[in-house]
Amino acid sequence: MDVRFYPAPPSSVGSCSLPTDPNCLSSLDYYRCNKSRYGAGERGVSVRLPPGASPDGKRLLSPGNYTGQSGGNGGGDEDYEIPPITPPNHPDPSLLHLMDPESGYLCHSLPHNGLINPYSYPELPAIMMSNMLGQESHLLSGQMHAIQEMARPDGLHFDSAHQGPLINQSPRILSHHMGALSQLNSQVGLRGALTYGSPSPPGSKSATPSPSGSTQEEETDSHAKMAGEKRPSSEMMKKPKPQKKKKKKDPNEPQKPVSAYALFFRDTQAAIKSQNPNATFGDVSKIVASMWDSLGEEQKQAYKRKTEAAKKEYLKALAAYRASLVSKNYSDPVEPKSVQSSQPSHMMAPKPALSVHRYTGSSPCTRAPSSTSQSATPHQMGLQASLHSPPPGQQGFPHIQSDYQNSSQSPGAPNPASGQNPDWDGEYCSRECGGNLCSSVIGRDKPLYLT
DNA sequence: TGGTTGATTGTTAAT
DNA sequence: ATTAACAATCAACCA
Repeated sequence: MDVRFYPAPPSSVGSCSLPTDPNCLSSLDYYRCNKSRYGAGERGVSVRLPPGASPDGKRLLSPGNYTGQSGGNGGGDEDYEIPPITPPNHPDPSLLHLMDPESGYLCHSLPHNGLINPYSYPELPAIMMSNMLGQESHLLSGQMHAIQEMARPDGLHFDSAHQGPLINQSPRILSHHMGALSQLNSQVGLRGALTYGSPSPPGSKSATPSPSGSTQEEETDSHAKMAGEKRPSSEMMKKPKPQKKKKKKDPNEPQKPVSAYALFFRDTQAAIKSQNPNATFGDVSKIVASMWDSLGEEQKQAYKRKTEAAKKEYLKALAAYRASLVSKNYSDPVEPKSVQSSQPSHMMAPKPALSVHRYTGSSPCTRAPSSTSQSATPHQMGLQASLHSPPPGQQGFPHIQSDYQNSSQSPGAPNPASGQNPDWDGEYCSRECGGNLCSSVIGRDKPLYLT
């Protein structure tokens, strides 16, 4: 297997597409946040582009398309302050250190439309294929660079002292990853060679919706949709929708805790996607699955403990929710609905987003708006930690570890990873409060990690 | 079966 | 008629 890194074109420096850029995290996280808010049934927060954007803009939720406005829809205090996205030519100085001068890889930048500039990659198909290989090794960040070094004996960019615990602890895992990733890489790479060679790869099809649609695009499109047309055209619509679901859940009902795997997926996919923007959901899913498969039992248990804790929280919230329903029906049997959707609610159960709050705590919804522009995301922390000098013990799946640690963990609950990582609490804490509250407690702040 | 994500498309309500 | 907002769907995988 030929795994190589291809330096990013110099011109791309600065338009960081990774979530390591605090200024870049806004759009997707914002969208995700609002998606979750849909679930919470809260109104007043628009996911759409701000006024003035093209009507098609609502389809363009890819990173970088948001301008930082929250929509101005009169949501008032529901609005978020979205930090402006760093313009391509003005890299966030705080992130320049993240650039690998040799590979240019870390801030392997894509244009904000998410497409690889074909002029920067004259031999695009081959590079994309190889890049995918490199990226997919790289995307496993800290714990995987050893794999890269195995694959690339020259081992250019990484300090071998920074091997993750999974690798340190379990060479089996390493070989397992190698095997799994080789397989995945070949799959992804093959598909990439077949389809990503198009100027409008499927992975970015949404980034440049072509109104007219060239024949090449149509061809690609047909390839992409062969596996399954998302929505059959009206004349092809033979059978009515299954109507299988949507029982119209009460938005105030606490969200069920997600499974350990889902938690892991949530934590991991962003990093994978950022390193491999063209990866489809299927690719990411496979990668996550292989990572999950290779995850140490200890880490899995940590996730499971997390879900257990979340489950407890869920049960509590559910009890409160049901109690609130009872009391609501008792006190106001006429309009239970209006009460649900707009509760000032000293009576109501805590909102799901607060009481259960997505369990990882990585959701930007839980962050104070003022901290979003300054504090790194969990993934940022993880990637930065893994790609730079991780503090001792900050190894393995740092972004993952840091993420699942950050959750609805009850104050007295055992810290799943604290035993192996003394910095855990600090990072968890600093992320949760933006470092303002906790630096005094832990004695240092995350900038230590960033530099 | 439902959960993970993001893109896309369909539907509905409002203007 | 147009547009905004929301819902549904799809992918691979796991519990």
